[in-house]
Amino acid sequence: MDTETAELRVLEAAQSLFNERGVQAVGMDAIRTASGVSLKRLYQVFPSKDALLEAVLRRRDAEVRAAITSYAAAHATTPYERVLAVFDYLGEWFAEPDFRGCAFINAYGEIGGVSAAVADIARTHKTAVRDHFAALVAELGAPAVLADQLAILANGAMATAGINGTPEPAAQAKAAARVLLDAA
Amino acid sequence: MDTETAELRVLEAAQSLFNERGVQAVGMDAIRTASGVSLKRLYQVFPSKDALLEAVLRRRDAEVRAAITSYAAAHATTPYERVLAVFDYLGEWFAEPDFRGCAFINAYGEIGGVSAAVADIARTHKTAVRDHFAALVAELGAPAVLADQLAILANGAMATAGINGTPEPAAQAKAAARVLLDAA
DNA sequence: GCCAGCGGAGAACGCTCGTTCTCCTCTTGC
DNA sequence: GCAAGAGGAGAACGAGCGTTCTCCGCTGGC
Repeated sequence: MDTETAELRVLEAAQSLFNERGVQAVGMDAIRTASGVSLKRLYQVFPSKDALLEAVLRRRDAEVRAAITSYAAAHATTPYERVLAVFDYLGEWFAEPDFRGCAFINAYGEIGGVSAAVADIARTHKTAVRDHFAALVAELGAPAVLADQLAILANGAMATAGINGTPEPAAQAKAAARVLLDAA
Repeated sequence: MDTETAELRVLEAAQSLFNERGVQAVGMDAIRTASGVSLKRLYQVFPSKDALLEAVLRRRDAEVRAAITSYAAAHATTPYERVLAVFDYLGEWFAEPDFRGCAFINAYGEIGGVSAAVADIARTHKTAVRDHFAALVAELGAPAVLADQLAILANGAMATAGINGTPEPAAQAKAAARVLLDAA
């Protein structure tokens, strides 16, 4: 196995385990077992568990940004539709069987108080999502605060869907977003 | 020190430390030091750290429910105003210097995947907040889904304010709530 | 065929944590 | 004044974790 696939397998295994059980409840041994990558290799690629967590979060950040953009490109044309498409994307995500909330909200809650790096990555990600909305809101000529409100709806849908274990908040938030869009 | 005040001091110390650093990063020794209650007493009152965490969350649940109700009673009279008062309460909370997000969202992210009890308490709390909105929405004769949407706004404001470290999401969510109320 | 070096399995190490135990002090009832 | 018991301080214990090390087998160049 070359270094590249080892890194990928570790990132995927860690992401899955962190999502399922949280960060601190997952030992490096569990990541080694799930990834099939030896501890030696693992520490060659990621010098510490903290570094691995940061890499997982940065990768997830890029993944979510790309997914939002490409989902909108595939399902919507106007800025109005592209805003709503974000909530459709959330709905598909929430329905996945292993969905357990947003990785950044969860990581911030668990580690953000103790690791400035994790808090920064979470803030950066949430700012990026807000900015995605902001670009669409600007295209619509609506006031900028609408972008913040759409981001709040999205974050609220993630938190609510995670805790309640149902995908419905996506549709409810989408309906609310439509009301806000129509009022602006 | 009698048992009652020992219990109270432990609960307050644990709540503060859990909020600041997360649950798993706080040792029982830190709680003992912060509370001034000996480990022996501590384990007499709470048989395990898990039990202590559950007690902290249940107490916080009651505290938040009472605060929402009494804040609304003090600052609002109509159901419409009482809905918006929840977001004013959030704004005051977010501005507190040690605010670091919602205890239930954070605890769910950290422990919810591994402890059904914690996940249950978080779900119960969020359901209670939704039901608070639902009662007001029913008084207004608005469709029930509005209560879910208001709860999503509140949860989103908490998550966003925690991660970004600013209280503004409360006002932004309040403005969004007003739009939803007026549209219903 | 042989050896140098790379990689894997997993033991080892040092630390922290949850929980319990020990020992000492102080109070209290007589 | 004294025995008895409760309570506090902190050591002790066992488990688990992040990280490193050891040892062994395999591979590839000559």
